[in-house]
Amino acid sequence: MTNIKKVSELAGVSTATVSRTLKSPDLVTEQTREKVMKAVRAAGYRPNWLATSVKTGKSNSIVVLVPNLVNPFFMRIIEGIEQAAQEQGYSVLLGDTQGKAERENEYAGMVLSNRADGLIQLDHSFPFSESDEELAQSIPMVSVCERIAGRKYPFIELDNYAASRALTHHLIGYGHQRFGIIAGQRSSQIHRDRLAGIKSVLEEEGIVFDDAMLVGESYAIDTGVEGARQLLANSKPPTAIFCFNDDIAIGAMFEAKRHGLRIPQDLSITGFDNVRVSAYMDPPLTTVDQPAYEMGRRAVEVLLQMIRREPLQRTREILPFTLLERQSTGPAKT
Amino acid sequence: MTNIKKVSELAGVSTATVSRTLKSPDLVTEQTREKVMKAVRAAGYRPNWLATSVKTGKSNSIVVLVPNLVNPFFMRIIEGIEQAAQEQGYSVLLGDTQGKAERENEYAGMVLSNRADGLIQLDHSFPFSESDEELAQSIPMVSVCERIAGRKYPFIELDNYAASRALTHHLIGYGHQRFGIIAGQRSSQIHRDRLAGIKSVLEEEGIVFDDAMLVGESYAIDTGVEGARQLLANSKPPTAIFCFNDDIAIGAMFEAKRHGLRIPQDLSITGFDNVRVSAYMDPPLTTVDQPAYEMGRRAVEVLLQMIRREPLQRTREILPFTLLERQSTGPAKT
DNA sequence: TTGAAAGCGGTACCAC
DNA sequence: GTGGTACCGCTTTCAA
Repeated sequence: MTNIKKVSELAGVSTATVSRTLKSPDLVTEQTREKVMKAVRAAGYRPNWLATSVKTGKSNSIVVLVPNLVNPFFMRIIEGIEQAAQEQGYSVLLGDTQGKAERENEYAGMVLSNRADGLIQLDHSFPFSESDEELAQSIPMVSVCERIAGRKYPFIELDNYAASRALTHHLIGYGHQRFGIIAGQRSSQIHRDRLAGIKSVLEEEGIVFDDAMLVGESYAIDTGVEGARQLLANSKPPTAIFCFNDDIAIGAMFEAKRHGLRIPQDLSITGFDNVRVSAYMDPPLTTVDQPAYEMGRRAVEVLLQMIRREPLQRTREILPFTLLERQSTGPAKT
Repeated sequence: MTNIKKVSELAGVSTATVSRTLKSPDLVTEQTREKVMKAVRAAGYRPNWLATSVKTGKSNSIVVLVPNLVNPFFMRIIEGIEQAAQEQGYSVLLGDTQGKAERENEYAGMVLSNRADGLIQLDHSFPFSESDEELAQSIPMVSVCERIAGRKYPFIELDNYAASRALTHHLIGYGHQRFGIIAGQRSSQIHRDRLAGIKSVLEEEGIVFDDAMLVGESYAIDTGVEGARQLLANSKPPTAIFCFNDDIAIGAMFEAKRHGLRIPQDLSITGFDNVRVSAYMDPPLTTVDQPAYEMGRRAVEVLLQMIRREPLQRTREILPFTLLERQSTGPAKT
């Protein structure tokens, strides 16, 4: 391991000067700089990042807590996070929690032990263990997509309520009256917002929603398959199904076709998120586009402000959605 | 920031004892241990991970270089990596390179500056910059799926050659004679192996492959769309198309349908990777399953052996594939 | 402008 | 078993 001392000897200067040359070259004469840089190159010297970090007390890393890596929507967010972090000189520690509190605790603990400077949570839970509760108070943390239940951390999310209303209006415009919903995680704010959005429109239109038509509780393709099976087994099956993400919709579409239903002639299906493949489904999926990449970037901006103790303009950002009307929705069968 | 000194004072012992209690509790009397632990809890003490790392010279982190986060196949590998790393007390630094040498250099440099102990490369390029070439010699690095061109780092990959042969036999068994190929990255070993596998069987069967029927050069849905368009524009279009990953196949299937072709009656299409959605396509995609998760786990095992300077049993692992015959392939149209 | 030296927060060796 | 302390590699006063 070639260290600063070796370089300083090689250059015939003090370690302080080497450090300066590398950090603030303008504090050093042209000649010394050249001398030092030559030695640096000759020795193949790279400053030990760990040592720098202990000294400065900053790790320049952030932890991202994600419940599930395989969800392409999350990946898009993480892509945004990674990009923005990289631009700011931060690196990203990946924390795949599988939704388990234990793993959340462990990853969240990294911020407590100076391994990371802040935390981005993609799930809705408070990731610290009870025993860390107090310490966590002052930790920079933001959540994206979701909100951390009952806490006042900043969050960046979509206007799920409005988006759901738009989807509902879209379907009602096609004459639908009987709806089914296949939900993901039920305990989150997202779930409540989306459900409320749908119900609010139905109510305004005088349509009653049968709670038996709400099924599903995970954001997986299988949930879509199983959910569709349940909904279609009903004596009065829905003519339109809201799926709370695109994966669920893909599963639902698959199952509906297996039942011999044509989409959208016999059944309309909507997704949520606009993952890449959704446009290439047969038929292409009507869905809500979330600016996932941007959300990730924005989360980093907010987090870094917290880390730098700069004041936040606002602590909650509700981003606009885009309704993508594709071919998985159409006129209700009469 | 509460540090070891504060705890030692609180417990009325030396910092050495606090350190011992936390690291190797059995070197300390029951009473001291309790005293110390009480102080630790009272102070809400977490050892500074950075300090520990400078001292020990080990960061317990590994960097994963991935060309593209949105590819679900890569994510599955990373999931395996993350899991295995976590179990071994390592954390994962995510390096989304976008295939850019510059970003690869930067992330690879993390190992040189003690920010990480090793490197897993999912792409086929040598990630270090020329100037780091020498230093890189002794760096623990493995590649998964791909091989680092012209280097002798250990790698874990699928038997791409055999898998392609199996796919080809499968299609020939259906009576196909005219084939198209939509490739991903052309410069990689994967590409060469898959192409060679296909060609070897064709040759054995006395079928000539027209090189004009090889199109595409990126692993994206759009490549599939565009590739299919090109192939189908041919005066003698293929009756079967090999796609070098599932995303390409999804695009190709989409485009083929747009041309009014039925799959598999008019055109057979095969994918590669077996990403989750591929089973839910219409029709479900015939593809090659890669044990992505396992490959990720295995990569970590090998990497940690290198980091610990344990001897490697073997430096190359070729994993077995599984051919999944689904409904996107069928008898050739006569 | 440069160097000496005191830390940053731990760990581990050496005495006792 | 426990404490004193040198030291990991770097940064940053403070003086010169």
